[in-house]
Amino acid sequence: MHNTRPTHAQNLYSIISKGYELPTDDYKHHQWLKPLKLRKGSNSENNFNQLLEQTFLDPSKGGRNNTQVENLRRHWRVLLLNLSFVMYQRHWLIIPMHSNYYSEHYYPKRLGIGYRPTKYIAEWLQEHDYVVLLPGRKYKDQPAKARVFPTPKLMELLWSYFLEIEQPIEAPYLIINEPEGKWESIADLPADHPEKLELAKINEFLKPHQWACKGPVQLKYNSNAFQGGRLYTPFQSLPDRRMRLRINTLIDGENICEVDFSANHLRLNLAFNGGVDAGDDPYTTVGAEAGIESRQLVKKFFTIAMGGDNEVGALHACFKEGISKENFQKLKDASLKIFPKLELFNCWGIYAQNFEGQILKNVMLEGVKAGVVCLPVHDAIAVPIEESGWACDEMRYQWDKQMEVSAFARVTTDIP
DNA sequence: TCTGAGGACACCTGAATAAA
DNA sequence: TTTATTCAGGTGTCCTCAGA
Repeated sequence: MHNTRPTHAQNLYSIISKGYELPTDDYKHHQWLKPLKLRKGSNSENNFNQLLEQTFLDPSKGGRNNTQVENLRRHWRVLLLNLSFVMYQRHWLIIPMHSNYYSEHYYPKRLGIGYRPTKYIAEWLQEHDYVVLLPGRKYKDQPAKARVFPTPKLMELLWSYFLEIEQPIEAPYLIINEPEGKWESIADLPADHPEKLELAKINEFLKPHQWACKGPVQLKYNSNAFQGGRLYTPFQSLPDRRMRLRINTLIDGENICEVDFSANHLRLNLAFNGGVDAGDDPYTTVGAEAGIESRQLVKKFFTIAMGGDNEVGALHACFKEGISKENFQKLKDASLKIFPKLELFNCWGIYAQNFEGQILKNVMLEGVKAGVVCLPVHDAIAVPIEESGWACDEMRYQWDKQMEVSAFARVTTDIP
């Protein structure tokens, strides 16, 4: 288990502990409690149990009897494992402070946690400066439950367990990203539904392998089971832009690389709408035509213009991102001059995500055949570094096959 | 039998928002 | 501007359970 090398764990901890700051407080950075476990046979199990007993359980158990202490111990375990997970993912951990949530929902029951002990622990941790606790509030259109994030004091105690923690790989692997009522349509899919079988195959293959933030790979549908969906796994939540954490993790003890589709949504849009190749670097080409040097700005324009469903909304969104009305017009004109068949302002983002999901799923299925561990990361695949050649070839092949074109796909490789 | 803890539930307050 | 609604957290009550 090279993943447990102290040097590797220390390396990851030093990345996240440098310049400690709280995560952004928005929905993208909120995470529900997960059914996490220390890996079977993990070396850290004893240390973790000792920490749990001495540092947290003993000082907090008060006058509880044996059964109640056991119950509190279970709560401590769930919360500490989840806090260790979110401190690397840089997500707030959601702790609903409402008794009805625990009596009415499936997930707290599955985790075996209740309102009073959970609330007690969250407040105890805050009182002892182990977490920052933000109270829940009903913000405009965006209610937020109470949430916590570890302080450096707690991170110092938990950092070494992160690589030993995993979410058991268990079904359901197909999830619908909509209100709870629609769950049934997925739960009722026949056992031989092709995507159910494919995801089961991928997850079965991944079970014996090791990687950071190990958990199931799920296909999340946007609205229904006939529209396709996106692949999700906890690994992809590891930060990699502001701090280069994800790329410095290992798969089965080996360094990894991430193979990305370049300018993917734009490329998919052109392939789908006109069978047109976007060229090697469409952002730079459009930027040059529009007289705008910043490739980043051009990329932002395309993200917004292909994501929204109307031009006025896109104009406002662009303005917020620092793209003036004048530059918006220039970029729009340049884009349509170079790519007359490009379709903007038509919610392409959702379709693109569905194509991406299908392509990455097919790459993963080929990975199963070839014995290569592939982890989906948005529009990229992470593989052990010695498989980068295989991954580049397979990703290009599956992209072209899905879009029914030849040699349109471009990939780039990111290494530690 | 008493006590502490906690599950379930009802009802409260408070803030934000929508409707009148 | 007022009132109603929604959705957070908070509190009190009733009940059960385990241990002293």
